Amino acid sequence: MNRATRNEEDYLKMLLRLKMTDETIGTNHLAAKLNVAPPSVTSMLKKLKSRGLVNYKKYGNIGLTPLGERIAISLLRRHRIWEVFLHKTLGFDWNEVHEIAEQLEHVRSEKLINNLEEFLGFPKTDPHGDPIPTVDLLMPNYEGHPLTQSRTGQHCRLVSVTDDLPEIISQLDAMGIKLDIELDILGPGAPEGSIVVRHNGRVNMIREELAKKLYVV
Amino acid sequence: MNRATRNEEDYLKMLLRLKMTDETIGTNHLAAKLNVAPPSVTSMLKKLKSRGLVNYKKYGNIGLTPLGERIAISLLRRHRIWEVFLHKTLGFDWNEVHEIAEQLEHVRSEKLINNLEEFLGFPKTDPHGDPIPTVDLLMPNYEGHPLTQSRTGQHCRLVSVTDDLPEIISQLDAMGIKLDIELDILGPGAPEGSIVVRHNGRVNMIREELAKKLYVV
DNA sequence: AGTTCATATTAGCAAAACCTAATAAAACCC
DNA sequence: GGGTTTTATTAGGTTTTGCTAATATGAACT
Repeated sequence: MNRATRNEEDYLKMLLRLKMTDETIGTNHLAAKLNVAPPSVTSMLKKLKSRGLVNYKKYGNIGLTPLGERIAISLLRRHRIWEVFLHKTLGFDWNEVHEIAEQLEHVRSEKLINNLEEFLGFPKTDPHGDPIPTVDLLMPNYEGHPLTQSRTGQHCRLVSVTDDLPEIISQLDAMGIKLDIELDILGPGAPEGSIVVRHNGRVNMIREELAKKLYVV
Repeated sequence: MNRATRNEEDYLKMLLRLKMTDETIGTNHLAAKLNVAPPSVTSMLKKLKSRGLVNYKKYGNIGLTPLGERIAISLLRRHRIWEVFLHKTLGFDWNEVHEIAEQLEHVRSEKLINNLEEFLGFPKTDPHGDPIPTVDLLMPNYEGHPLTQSRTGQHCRLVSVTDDLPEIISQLDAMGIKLDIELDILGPGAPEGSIVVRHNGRVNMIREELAKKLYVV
């Protein structure tokens, strides 16, 4: 029972991400997300199945086995701890941390990540407010609820952004939206599903796709 | 002119290491050091030559081009800065740092390594006393000279160990030898080339191979 | 100089990931 | 419910890096 390959790890992590955000998990979608052609996904899924890391049947549903999920959560843990390090200790901006953490998360050493976590003072969330899985690999719940579930007139505070891709984060930066800001929900907006919010006097329209990723309390 | 692959990088770094320690640079030797079969080395050398990173001719000498050397020095820089981080910041022992740094050194981000260097206070040497190449990739000289060049009766201080493989470091630990200890050179020892030294009242015999790697002043 | 020995290279093959083009299955739709 | 479209899979290659077994080269020794 060898350790998973770097690439295998990437597939597992993506499966977990899609599962958590309730996105469709299809071969093509997975391929697009991983910047890979669909047949590559099919063959990797076969391999992962033979290793007992995913549940999969031809033309059927795709899901992580408990073991596969453990590996994926472990990656998420490493990813987020490194992000905290990059942001807090080395002064990287919250939209720069993702790409580097993608590389750092594959470094194999339990002791490394645990010592780093301790050095950072056991942070609870990464720079985007996403919770850090504990050393026993329990997946913590997100605080709050997505912006899409808020009602007009409510006043809330942004606690996390469930995605750390630079293009997503840049959109938020462009609107002046950061963690912990206070928002007034003015109501639904023009393209179906959008939400109009006000913060610090500025009014912005947030597309549904993005709003789903903003968790508020 | 693409960036070098992780594997290409490993070959380049090993070539630099062998060159610096004046070890023979032959296909077989290189293969042994890299835990790889000799034919793999031959084909990699061809590839590196075609990329302009090594000078190489069939059955001939092997050497780095200036470009290849720059890449190798850059790796050495990253490796040693990470070693300082692991040792000083995360509390790893000096014989644990090498393996993890081998992985961390391949992470691609100029800013990462420069910010890390700054965070560490621009250290001059790694935990084994080896000098850290500067940001403009000049290879600094070692302080002092190898123990093999000391004469009987001299009193000196260990300033660096030009190798960080755990098996080498463990040998030193077993003899109670650390950086900055003071040594009395008692004279040549039993197997031709060995050197007998005393430190803190303990007397140890150091094989020639190891003595070449200990730099003293 | 010729033979032997160590060292290096070619030949041919394998495993991981990936690709494009062609096919099969499932989903949708009127 | 049969035809069309979307989605997924097979077929057949490619690249990178490695391997073993067989061969060629250079060095070393009498």
